[in-house]
Amino acid sequence: MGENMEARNQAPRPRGRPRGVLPQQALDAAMRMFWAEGYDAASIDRLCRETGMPRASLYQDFRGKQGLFLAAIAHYVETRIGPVVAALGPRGTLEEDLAAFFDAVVDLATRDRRTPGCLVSCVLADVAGANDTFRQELDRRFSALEDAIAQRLEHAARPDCAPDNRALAGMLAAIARGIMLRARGGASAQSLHMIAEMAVRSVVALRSQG
Amino acid sequence: MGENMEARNQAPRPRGRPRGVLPQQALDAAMRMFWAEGYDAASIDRLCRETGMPRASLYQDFRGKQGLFLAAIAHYVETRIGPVVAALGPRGTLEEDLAAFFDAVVDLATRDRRTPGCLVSCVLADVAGANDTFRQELDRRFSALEDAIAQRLEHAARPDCAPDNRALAGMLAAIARGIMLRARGGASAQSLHMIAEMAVRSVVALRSQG
DNA sequence: ATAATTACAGAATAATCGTTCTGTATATTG
DNA sequence: CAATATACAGAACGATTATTCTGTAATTAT
Repeated sequence: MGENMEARNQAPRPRGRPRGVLPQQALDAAMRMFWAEGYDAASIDRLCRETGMPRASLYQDFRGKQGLFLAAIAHYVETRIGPVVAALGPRGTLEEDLAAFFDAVVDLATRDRRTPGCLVSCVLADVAGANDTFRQELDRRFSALEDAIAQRLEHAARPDCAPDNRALAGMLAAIARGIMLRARGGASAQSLHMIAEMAVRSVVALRSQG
Repeated sequence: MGENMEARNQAPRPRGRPRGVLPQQALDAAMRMFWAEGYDAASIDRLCRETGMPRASLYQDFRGKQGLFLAAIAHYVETRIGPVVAALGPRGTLEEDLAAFFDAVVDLATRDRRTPGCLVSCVLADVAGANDTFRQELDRRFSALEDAIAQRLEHAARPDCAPDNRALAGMLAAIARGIMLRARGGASAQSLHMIAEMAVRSVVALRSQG
């Protein structure tokens, strides 16, 4: 009948009472809260209030605080780290792409004064000390960034004098994280840009001699 | 009288019941606990048990958890960061001293498997998000390291081609912190040494061209 | 209509948090 | 000895924690 036609291209409405807040919407607010305050300081009560998500639904969707945190980190990596990694290109020269990458890092760390630094480097790193699940998550996220940088370096490989790309990627990732940390203490975007610029110059210098 | 003579060179024994544990002894255990678990996860109850310090004395000496944490950080900087900064010398060439510095960083971050990373970079950085006292403390500690590195660079200044020492010091400090963070995820000392070596090579390369 | 199903608001729970308080133990002073 | 002073063990406190449970609201299916 007619009902079939209008439902053709839409997901069929689910059975029971419709949700007030979709998990995806709540995730961004939860992410910002963990980011600003840390894992322990962000209580379930306030997370529910801030996200507009009822406690029951939160436990239904994320199984608890730990699950919500991990989901918030995944959301953070997708929406915030993704663009930073994307800046690596390859689009322009290696120098240009690295400059764009570090600009994105500085911007992410200082854009919003309520969320200085990086959710992974400043918050996940803390709880990774006591919780092995979190430690493994931290390791995976760190490795992923290093892989992306190493891949970009490989793409610009110079057959004559190639510094160890793996180690160089590790160093550049370390600088990015150091910048995130420094922002947590309230450093200005300007001072961080100077560090970023020096990092790019380092790569150029390393590659120009061997 | 006779009592005067025997008390001449000793601190006169204080009036009441003598202490079981000196604050200084407790501090090292408290530091390790914060370092391993983070600020919130280390509860007063367990801090008392682990340090052997009674709750009353802890509040007498440190005024509460926040005071104990700040004291633990000061103790950490003195006993753990101090030697790392001392490795900067100047003792040998800049290259040698920087290599020694980064070796000390890697060693500190990986020496004890129970306390990976850095108390300042991994723990203080987290709580700095929600607490302004902690944020200022983080900023001060970060600045202090940058000052020390900048001073060492200044000492090796080359009049012909000197890269901006302030920015270079910021970059080297960022690498050191990035190494600490990476250790928190469980990275091996070996992989961190490769990053450290690349950092030293960067400085050499930067200075050899301008 | 009724049944079935999902979401929600909020109470209930049990544990733990940081902090303060109470009484007792251990010391010096007179 | 008694008086005084400090440290300590542990109870007490109120607040907050993460999680579970209970009853009700809102929707689709029949």
